[in-house]
Amino acid sequence: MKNLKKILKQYFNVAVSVDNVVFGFDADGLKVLLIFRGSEPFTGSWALPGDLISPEMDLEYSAEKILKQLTGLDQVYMEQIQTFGSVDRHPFGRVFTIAYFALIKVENYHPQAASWAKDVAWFKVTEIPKLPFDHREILEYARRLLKNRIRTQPLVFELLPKYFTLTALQFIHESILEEEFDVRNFRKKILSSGIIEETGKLQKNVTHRPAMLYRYNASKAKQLGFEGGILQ
Amino acid sequence: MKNLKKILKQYFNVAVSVDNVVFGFDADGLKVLLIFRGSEPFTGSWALPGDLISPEMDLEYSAEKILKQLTGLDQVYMEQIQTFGSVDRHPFGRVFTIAYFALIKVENYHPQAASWAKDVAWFKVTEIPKLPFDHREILEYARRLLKNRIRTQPLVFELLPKYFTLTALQFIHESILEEEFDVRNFRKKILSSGIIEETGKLQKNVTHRPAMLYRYNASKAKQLGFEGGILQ
DNA sequence: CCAAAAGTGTTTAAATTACACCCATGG
DNA sequence: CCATGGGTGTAATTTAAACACTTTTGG
Repeated sequence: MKNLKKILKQYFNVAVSVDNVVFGFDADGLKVLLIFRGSEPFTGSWALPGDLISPEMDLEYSAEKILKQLTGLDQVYMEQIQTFGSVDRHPFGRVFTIAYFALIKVENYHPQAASWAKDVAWFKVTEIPKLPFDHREILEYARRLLKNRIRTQPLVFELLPKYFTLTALQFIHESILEEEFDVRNFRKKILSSGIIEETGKLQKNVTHRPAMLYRYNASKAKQLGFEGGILQ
Repeated sequence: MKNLKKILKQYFNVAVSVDNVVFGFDADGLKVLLIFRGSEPFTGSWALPGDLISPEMDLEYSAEKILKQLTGLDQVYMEQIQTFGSVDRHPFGRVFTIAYFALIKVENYHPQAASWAKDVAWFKVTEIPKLPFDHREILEYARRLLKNRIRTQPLVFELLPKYFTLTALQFIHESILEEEFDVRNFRKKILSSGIIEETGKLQKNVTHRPAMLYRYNASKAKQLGFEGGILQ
């Protein structure tokens, strides 16, 4: 048994981190949240909000806690996406990183840099600065995943405010899928799916005809088996 | 810098393992490959073929190597699926495990127990023995994933022999999706998709009308954008 | 000639696509 | 009254679903 422990020691000397790809959405389109690193390595560069996991903490909990510590974001939709494990991806040693994606309603949350994050900002997915580690690869992986999922899961409602217009719903689909849809057909499809409902409320303070506001009906979506999706 | 290293030390004392969910398919339906453990912990139980990763090895490479070492299987279709990281999932310490699924053509490969695996066998997915660690959870996750993917990616051809009948192709879909299809409609859909082609060959030594053998046309599938799937 | 599985077409219903104009509001 | 985006319907095409009998082989 002593012998066994000795053998095992050679394995118990790596670290594991979490990196979060936080997506948000506003009038400009799809955004990703980055932090400005105030800690080694790569101090002074923008990066995905991520950190090493303390060995005594559960994985899911770590992912949430790390995000909260660096950006203040709490209670957001998160999902594990993939683990990246190249030998040389971290200069301090062998670090496997488990990537998560998170979707947030930009209007409801106001990220604030904390801990060793010196700044935090939204970047358009088309205007991402140079990123350290393999964060670029992780980000692109997350984008592809989001694109694939969006057709078959009602994820967009995590990105939109509680009340939203059909135009916004269409725009978010078009932004993520990089594809345009016919207005009438899009509306027909969404409305006939039954997963969103009218609220009777109207947009205010707009310089044009105000749009009707809709709301996601989660219970109906579930009842209809909507992990199966919106489009397609 | 000394100080930094000291702080980091507390993180670099966990281990990472790989667990492989190897699916195969034969006349009985969908199978999973398990090994009989001849090593601590859980010596003497059937488990997913998996092992700790050596810190100096890349992740993808480790996954392949571990599978080969325990079962002899080489050059199989593998894909990372999810990482499991509960604090207490391994009795020897904090071990994150990265689950992979693999799909193999049962007829072409003959797994053989090696290293500390004392035996290896196929189990029907409906008749799985008690598994150690969180292997049951991992296996169920993999099954769900396979079920979701099979509709939108041409994965079944990794499970079928090179030449196969349309009946076999339909049966594998039905087994994985736990749903039945109309023979005529199924054939129409598959054939009109263009991703499989006739070979002119016929089944031999069967006690009924021999079926035409077909072959997957990978290049055509790719050209048609078939990461997008077979059914639906 | 029997058993066992292979193979094949048509009709109906549902879903998807293409397409152009009027409406309501603020400035 | 103008600019801006909101909102609406129909016809044509494509795709999916339902459904039953004949064929070929080995034993």
